[in-house]
Amino acid sequence: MNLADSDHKHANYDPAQIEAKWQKVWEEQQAFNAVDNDPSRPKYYMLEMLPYPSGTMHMGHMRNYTIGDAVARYKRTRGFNVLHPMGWDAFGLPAENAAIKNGTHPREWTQGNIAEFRHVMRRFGFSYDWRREISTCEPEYYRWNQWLFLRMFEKGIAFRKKSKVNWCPECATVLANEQVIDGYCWRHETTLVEVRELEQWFFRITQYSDELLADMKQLEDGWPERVLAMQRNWIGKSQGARVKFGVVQMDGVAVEVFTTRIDTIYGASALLISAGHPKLDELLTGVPGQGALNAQLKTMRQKSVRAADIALAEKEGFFTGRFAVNPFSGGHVPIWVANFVLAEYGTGAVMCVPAHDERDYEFAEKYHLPVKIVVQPKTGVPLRVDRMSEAFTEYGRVVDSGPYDGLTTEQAQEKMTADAKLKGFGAGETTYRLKDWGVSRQRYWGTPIPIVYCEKDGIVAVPDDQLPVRLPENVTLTGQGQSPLAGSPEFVNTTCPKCGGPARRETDTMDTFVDSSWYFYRYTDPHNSSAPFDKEKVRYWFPIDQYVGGITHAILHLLYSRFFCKVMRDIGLVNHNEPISRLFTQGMVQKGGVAMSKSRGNVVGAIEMADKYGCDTGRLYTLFAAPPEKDLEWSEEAIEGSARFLNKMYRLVSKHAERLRGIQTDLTQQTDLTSATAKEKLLVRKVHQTLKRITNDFEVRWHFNTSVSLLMTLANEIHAQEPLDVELSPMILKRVLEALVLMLSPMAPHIAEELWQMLGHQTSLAREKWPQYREDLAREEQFEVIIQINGRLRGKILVEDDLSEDETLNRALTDPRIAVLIAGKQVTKTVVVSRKLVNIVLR
RNA sequence: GCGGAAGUGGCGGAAUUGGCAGACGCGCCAGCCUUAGGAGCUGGUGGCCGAAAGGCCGUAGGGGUUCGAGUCCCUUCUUCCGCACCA
Repeated sequence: MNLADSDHKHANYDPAQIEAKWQKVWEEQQAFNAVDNDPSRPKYYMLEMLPYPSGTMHMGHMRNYTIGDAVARYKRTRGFNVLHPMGWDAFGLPAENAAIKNGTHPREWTQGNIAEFRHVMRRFGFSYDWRREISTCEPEYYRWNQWLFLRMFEKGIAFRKKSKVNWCPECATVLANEQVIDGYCWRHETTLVEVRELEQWFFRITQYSDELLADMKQLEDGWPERVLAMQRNWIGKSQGARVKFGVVQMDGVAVEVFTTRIDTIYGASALLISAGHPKLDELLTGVPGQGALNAQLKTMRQKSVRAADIALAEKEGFFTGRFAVNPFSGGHVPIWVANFVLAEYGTGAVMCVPAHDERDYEFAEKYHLPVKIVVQPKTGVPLRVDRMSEAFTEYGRVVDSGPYDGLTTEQAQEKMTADAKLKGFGAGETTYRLKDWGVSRQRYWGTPIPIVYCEKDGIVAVPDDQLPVRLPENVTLTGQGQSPLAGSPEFVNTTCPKCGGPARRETDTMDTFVDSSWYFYRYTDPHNSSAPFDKEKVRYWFPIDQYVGGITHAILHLLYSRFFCKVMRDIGLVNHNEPISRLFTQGMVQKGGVAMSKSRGNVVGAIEMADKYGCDTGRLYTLFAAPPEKDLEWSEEAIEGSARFLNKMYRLVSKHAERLRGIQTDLTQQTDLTSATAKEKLLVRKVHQTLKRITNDFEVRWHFNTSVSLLMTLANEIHAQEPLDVELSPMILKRVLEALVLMLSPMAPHIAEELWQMLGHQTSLAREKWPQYREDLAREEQFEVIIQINGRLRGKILVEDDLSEDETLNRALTDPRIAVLIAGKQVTKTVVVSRKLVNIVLR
């Protein structure tokens, strides 16, 4: 054993011991409790997306919480009353699947997973207010799902209708859209999902389409552009018009088309309808060759429904034998069935204008339909049919369009839409891609829909005082047949709240996205048993100041949450329009270039990592390895660097802590450095320069990778000034080390607490203030000015802070090295940037 | 096709306002210490030329603006993500 050096008397950095110690202290002190309605401090609501507890937690999960925790801790040091809660998205199909496979009850399975997740989060020391923990599968929570459902039912937002759903014949149940992968079942990769018609519950999100779109303006500063773009795309607003085309020799029959380019209607050379159009059979009746046409139709309908296939499929169609009447020109155009016309969008029929639509152009080329130009570009060479090689889809000036000739596209659209309405064959219309949200699920592990069906009274809401409608515990789960709840007579059979007669309960449960659409409100008042939350508490804490989560939820969860907020506002529960001010989407953690996942077998377990290196090292590495928005490649080699740094921190502080322990310091007090040594000035300066930049990283840039590197640099600089007991007063050294520890604390909180205590502090760092930045202490006394000749680096000089530009130039020109280089040449220009650079331009 | 993001050493990445490209870390090389090292310390590490001093080249490619460009403008290419025959 040779440990006779000076470090021997200090124990080595032992993360396991330190981390357990401080987690216990924080818990005893309830250090991270958020205070409702604290008038003395500004509030800050820091939220990370709640996890679905399943399987083991790996480092891919932890990144989200590490980022959120660093910011939450930082904000506390800045004097904010921080609400930083955590909970569990605990309903969902995997629990049911596990139950079918292993015979465990979904509740048991879920609670086991929650216990595991909670354990890992505590092991990482995240600064949550655990008093506010919620779990969406508990009746205390889902009761309010039901309550909200009833309010929406009363307002007509929740409604029932027959609709097409995804049905997997293998599972014998309905699937959510996200469980359909390219037309196949996610559990049975070779089973095509069928479309069936079923009575289902829906939320009328389309009622808010325009508002959801318009309010994105408010989010432009705080949300990533790509998330907004994805939502905009998803809502898919499109302004146009419906126009009725009559059918020749079929009095009273008309086919309606939807178009955004009514101004091109004089260029229509056909009317195209989808193979699924409801009027198609009627149209085909009685035309010559009907049998052959029906056969073609059948073939077309049987073609794959996979979205990817449809997009790539060649355009195909056939003539129906019928003609339509263009209501503007009176001209007759053939009616074709075309495979690229979508039945579900618009009216399921379009006009074919080859000259001004790419798809129509392609179709017309293949089937030799006429091309007629009716819009000319406003400037440049006029179009000619015989020189056209592609459609002209831009706006321009209308030609060959009867009374509308000469109008601009915009004018023609307005006038033609108005005329169509006047003459009764059309009207302006706005369509959306967004559809109403189907929330019924034929599953067990979800919130029961609080509705009763009575022979006499029909659809009856369960009264509020009978909530929650509890999930029965004894249910057989087979994964087959209809909703599992239907197999539970004691659940199904009930009495009608209105007439008292026999009635049946709704046996579908709610989509689990309902649970997560408003959970963040519940955190403000998690134990309220008379309302989903207290309005005043929500008024105090909302909106969420910062939300952090994965990009995978860019549309569904975040759009539904925005929708719920607006519904809740209209119900009178909240008084804001948008629930989330700022959104941050962190990148994924990868191993071997792909996202960590159990199925890939490339996970780094969070507990294993913490046991090996300590959670502080894991947190630090997670922040250091990449800026938070980028994907992060987990490297077992690179993490050693973060471990080494924390070891270095521990050695650096523990080496000097003993003699500094009794020294009094105050980081905010005035400092007079006029008589300080060069070493002291240098260290204080470095601290304040670092402080400025790290503060900016937290406040503005959100690039914690550079924060970590700045701390490493500062630690290196302090170490480089060894011996630290020479020409350095203990008080200044202590303050330097304290600042270093404080700046480390949001990122590696356990070791920071330990070092803080080592330096003689009795109280936890969790309540400590961020150091006060001082410009005067950060200021350099001398500056290195670079000298360029023709923009190329040729020398450097040291100058004092207050040196004038003229004098700086003079020094540069007389620098011996520079003087040689410019001797005999003509200086045509000089550029001086004070304290930075001199550029001498020679001819 | 539309929309979004990005392209910098062997690797992760830095350069915040147009001003020393490659901070910090990994890896690698050399040395010290050590019975030993998955410990620690010191130094080096973009490419080319050179003994060195130093020089030249270099931020996906090309062009431009500027005293000066990774950064601004134009253009081409590549990669990733989302949407996708939405009329």
